Amino acid sequence: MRIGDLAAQAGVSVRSVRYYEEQGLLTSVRSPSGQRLYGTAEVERVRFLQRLYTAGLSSRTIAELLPCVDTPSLEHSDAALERLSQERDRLSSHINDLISTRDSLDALIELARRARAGQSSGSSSATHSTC
Amino acid sequence: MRIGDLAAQAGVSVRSVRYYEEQGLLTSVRSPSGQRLYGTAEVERVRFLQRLYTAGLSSRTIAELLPCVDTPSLEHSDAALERLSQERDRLSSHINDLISTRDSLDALIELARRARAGQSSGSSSATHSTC
DNA sequence: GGGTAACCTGACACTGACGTCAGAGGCAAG
DNA sequence: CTTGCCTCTGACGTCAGTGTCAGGTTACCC
Repeated sequence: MRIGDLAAQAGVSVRSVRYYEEQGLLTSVRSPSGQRLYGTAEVERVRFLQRLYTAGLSSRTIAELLPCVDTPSLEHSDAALERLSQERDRLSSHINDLISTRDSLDALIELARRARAGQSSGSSSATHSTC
Repeated sequence: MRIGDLAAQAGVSVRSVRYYEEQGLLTSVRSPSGQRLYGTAEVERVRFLQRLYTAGLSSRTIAELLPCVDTPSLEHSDAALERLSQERDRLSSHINDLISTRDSLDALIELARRARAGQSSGSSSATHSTC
């Protein structure tokens, strides 16, 4: 499987795949002519990388975690576990932040709904709003 | 209250406060000499802005929402509500993404724990790990 | 063999929320 | 009046993940 196929199946750009490899997050076998070749497992790998990115992890952090994920041996496991847990907790508290922000938005929406319901001076169709 | 106090109380940098004003997210009264002056209410405002930023909203998006938040009048409310709800939903689905990513991390952690428990060849203290 | 689509490396551009520095002015205290 | 800290504007730097372009090679189909 070549880079274009991998990118398409994982739903990312070719550029991104090269970048992941550049950052040491993804490995490829090279064809005699130098083209990158991947197995089907790499599709999941790339999807997983994407999820870590959207979770706010940086390339460097991911790079630190991945060797431990790939080979969960005794060599790695102790510090790896700590690192993983640490990132998990960071993510968890971030999730809580977002939830409370969502609550704020909900409150605002509710407020706006009431403002519209209560003080209805004109008709119910508010036109040409710039918001 | 001058900009330094506001920044300190809201827990952001002076630079950020100026940036928020530049983006139209915050207004200030100017002293005769041109210095920015704020009321105590602005502290909460800045904190709220921070929350929206960490929720992944851009300055532009926030700028579009704020006028509606500030004056929840009939003029704004219709499109404002839609915009707010839209961002709320985006945030909500993002939260779900993060939660599922957290689940993945949990699974990895569990996996690593089992790997350590099962195949314990050496002693239980894994030293000098580079992870 | 020729055309076209995909691939390679390398490098620069961009976006967004700031950091940071320069040069100038404001303001309370000694 | 001076010292020291805060503030002003304006501009450039940063970081990270990608887009994009240039110039060249490779793979596949007719």
